[in-house]
Order: sequence, then C-alpha cells, then structure tokens
Amino acid sequence: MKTELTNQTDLSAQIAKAIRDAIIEGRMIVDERLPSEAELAAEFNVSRPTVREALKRLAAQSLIRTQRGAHGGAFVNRLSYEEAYGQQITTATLLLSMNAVRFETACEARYALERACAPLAATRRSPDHLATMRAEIHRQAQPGLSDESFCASDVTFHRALVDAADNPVLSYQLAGAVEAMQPLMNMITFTERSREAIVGLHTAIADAIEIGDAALADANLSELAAYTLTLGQGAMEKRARKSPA
Amino acid sequence: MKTELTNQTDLSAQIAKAIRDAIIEGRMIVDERLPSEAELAAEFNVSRPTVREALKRLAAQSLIRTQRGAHGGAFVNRLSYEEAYGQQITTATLLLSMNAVRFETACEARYALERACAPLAATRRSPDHLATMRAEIHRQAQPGLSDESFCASDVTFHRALVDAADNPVLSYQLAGAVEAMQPLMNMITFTERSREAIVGLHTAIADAIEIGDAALADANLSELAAYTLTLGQGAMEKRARKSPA
DNA sequence: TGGCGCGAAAATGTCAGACAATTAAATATA
DNA sequence: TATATTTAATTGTCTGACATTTTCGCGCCA
Repeated sequence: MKTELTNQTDLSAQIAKAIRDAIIEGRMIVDERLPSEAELAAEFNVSRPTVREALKRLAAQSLIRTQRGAHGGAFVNRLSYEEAYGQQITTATLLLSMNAVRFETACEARYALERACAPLAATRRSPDHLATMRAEIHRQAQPGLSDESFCASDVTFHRALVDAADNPVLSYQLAGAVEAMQPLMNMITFTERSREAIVGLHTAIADAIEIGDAALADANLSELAAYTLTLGQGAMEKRARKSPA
Repeated sequence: MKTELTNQTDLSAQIAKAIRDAIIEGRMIVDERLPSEAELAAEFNVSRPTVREALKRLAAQSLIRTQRGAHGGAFVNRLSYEEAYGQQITTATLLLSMNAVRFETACEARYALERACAPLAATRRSPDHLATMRAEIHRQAQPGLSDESFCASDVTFHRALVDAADNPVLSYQLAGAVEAMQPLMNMITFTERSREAIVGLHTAIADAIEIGDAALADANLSELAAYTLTLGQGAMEKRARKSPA
C-alpha cells in the first residue's frame, strides 16, 4: 500500500505523525512490529534515511523501540511509568527555565499539587515510604551538607510523600512538578536556621502522615509552602540586586 | 573540537544526549544556533545522516527547531506552554491506555489535582473563564448531544476551571490529567439522568467559583468526583460482563 | 541615488547504493 | 543429541550526490 504524503513539511515529520496516530488511536498495539525500514520506505515512497529520521522521532518519545538482527525491527513500545517520569521531568524543567517562570508561580503550583496528595498519603502510606521520609529527614539534619545535597534530599523526601499516596498516575504527574523545582531551589542559600525550620516541618509532616491525620499534614504542608516562598523570595531579591536589569 | 563517543549504543542517541544535556544545563541558550550538520558531523566524527537522526530526536521533543536556507540551521527552541501541553497530553494519554490503568486510579488522580486548583480558581477567576464554563454547561444541557461531544465539552469545562487558577504551571500539569481521562470517559454511555446530574454539579461549581467560595467549590467537586466514579464503575462492569477474560 | 532582479552561497531536505554489525533460525557436524 | 557453522534478515552507518529554500550582495536601470 502506498500512503500519500503532501510536500508541505518534512517528509519525516509526516511519516512520524502517521505512525504516531496509528499508535495513539490503537490501530497498532503494544509490542506489535512495524514494517521494516525498507518496507516503510516503499509504502511511503521515500528513501530509507527519511524513514529512519521518522523512526528516531518516535523513539525519542519512547513510542517505539528498535532491535537489530534477524527478527529485529521497530516495535510499539509500552510506555512505562519510568520513561513517562523522565519525559515529564525534562519537559517541566525546560519549561520553567526557558520561560522565566517566577519562583512564586512554580512554588504555588508545586505545593498545591502536593497538598492534593497529602490526604491520600495519610490514608495509604506504607512503612517503606515512611522509612524513606525519615531517612531523608535524618540526612537533612546532618551538618556540613551542601546546599545541592540538601535540595536533592528535599526532592527525594517530597517524592516519597507523593508516592505514599499510592496512585501511580498522581506520582507521574507530580514527578515533573517536584523535580523541576530543584534548579530554582538550588539558587537558595540555606542558613542553619532555615534548615532547622525545614527539618522541623518535614518531621511534622511525616508524623502527621504516620498517624493518618490528613488535616494536620495539610496544615504543615501549607506552612512549609509559605516558608519556602519567603526563602525563595529572599534569594530572588538578592539575585536581582546583584545583577539589575 | 572532536567529541568522543562510545560504541555501546546508537551514535545518534549519544549525540542527541550530548546536545540535550548542553541545552538543559544552560550551556546553550534559547535561540542560539547549533553548528551546521556538517560541522556537527566533523565534531562527533560521524556522518551527516547520523547527525540528522540525532537532530530529529531533539526536534521531536521540541528542543530545537530547524530553518532551511542561507542563514538557516538548528536553533535552540523556547519550549512554549502550548508545546509542553501537547507533549503532556500525548504522554499521559498513552500512559493510561497502555498500562491498563484502572478507571478509579485515573479518576482519583484527576479530581485530586483539580481540587488543588479550586481554591485558587475561586480567588482569581476572570470573567473570561467563567464565561467559558457557563457556555460549556449550556452546551452540555442541549438534548441530542452525542456522548463524545458531551465528553469533549466536559474537558473544555474542566480546563477552564483549571485555567481560572491563573497559574500556567498548574495548567500545564493538569492538561495531561484532564485530557487523558477523555478516552476513559468516552466509554461511558450518559443517560439523560446522569447528564442532568453532571450539569447540575457543574453549575454548582461555577456558582461557587463565581462567588469566590473555595470550600463550596471543593465540596461540589468532591461530589462530582464521587458521581463520576460510580458512573465509570458501572460502565467498566458492563464492559467486563460483555467480554469476560 | 534608489530600487529591482538575479545569481552565488550556505544550509537543510532527500535520494541511492553500499557495507558493517547483530541476531535468530536453519543447517551441518561431531 | 548437542554443538558449531552458515545464512538470511534487519538495523546501523557511511559516502556522495542532487534538490530546495533562503539570504546576501552585486550589477543594472531609471
């Protein structure tokens, strides 16, 4: 079968779209093998390099995977949560860094979403998630921890909190929101006092989650949100004074 | 400069990663022009088709755009909210459809996130967003509307609700959650009674948002969540009976 | 002097054909 | 029967060429 293409845009983009649509609309199912590159080239009436460019586009979105060898080829890939997390994080991080998103905006979004998880987390938290949260709190209390490590630990803590809600779709959505904040948080210099305050709130949150008190967890998260906001605004002001427009 | 590559994986994947890292880490800024394909080929010591495959991978993620012609080339692309929405939606939709996510899980995630927006929406809603919500409610009350159109209108209504929170980062995050639900919702056959109930709740939500009553909006959203859940469970049961495993 | 057309140059887009590398199945061999 | 070898299919990569698009500058003419 020869499939018609216009010559308005890149052929490889059109071919990629045609295959992507087939996958999204369910005309191709998971693990189904696509025709070989040579066959696709014949079908779309283009050369093999052009087909390959199209396939690479799809591979970049984790829509297909390729195998070499005799019974190799391109297969429709089951999009795993891990892959989806990764794409989410990349996209969210770039979106924030490239669009001059205000610290307040990102912070508000992140804590609004995180508070949505708190009630579920309070109900369903497993010992595992609680242990992770406690371990990260302990790490954060270590003196001599660099600001970067402190932030990284903060991210791990919050992801454990989100994962405690035991809803993979929520975890997927939140991955971007939590991780993309890290570059912004990394701009903050954490004083000993501010670390102490954060560790205190983290502990309060973990306690509330442990005893299953959703309202208390929510209240503490709110407080943490407000505190983070003031820290961030301070850091942003300092930056602004150093390099005025 | 010659950049070394291993021969463990695809060269094009390695090249794409090298460039992607440069963009993410800020070593290349928005609108900066990449070296020409020939120059990249020389730098990485590969052929031009290989470089092109790498560039197509990046283009698929909207990280670069290309221009033909004399002063053309590949440029670092400012990731717009629109592009990010699109990727979000594609990824979220596939994630749900390919991983046999239960209706309950998706529904819970969506409404949890949406309720996070409600308080902000109640504070900040613009006449524009309210008008969109009212218009969609009106459309939903039309008799003879197909189930698909009803669902599409539902999505528009909820996106207006989310956008009313006036936080583009939140809107971005929620785009996937709201849109990805549509295929699942499309499986539901809406009776006249259920449409009436939904329109009623939508109206109650819009009213609460309009008068700025966050708690009332939240309560109505909760009720809508619960109602949607029962509708969905009914539909899933019917499907299960029709085609038992 | 000022606009207009036209060609040169630079870059991406596409093609054709070849060879390398990898993998699984079929076949031959001990 | 178990193992080694061949073979075929397929993706990965390279080379070289040509097509197309776009900008720049030059010469021409009013």
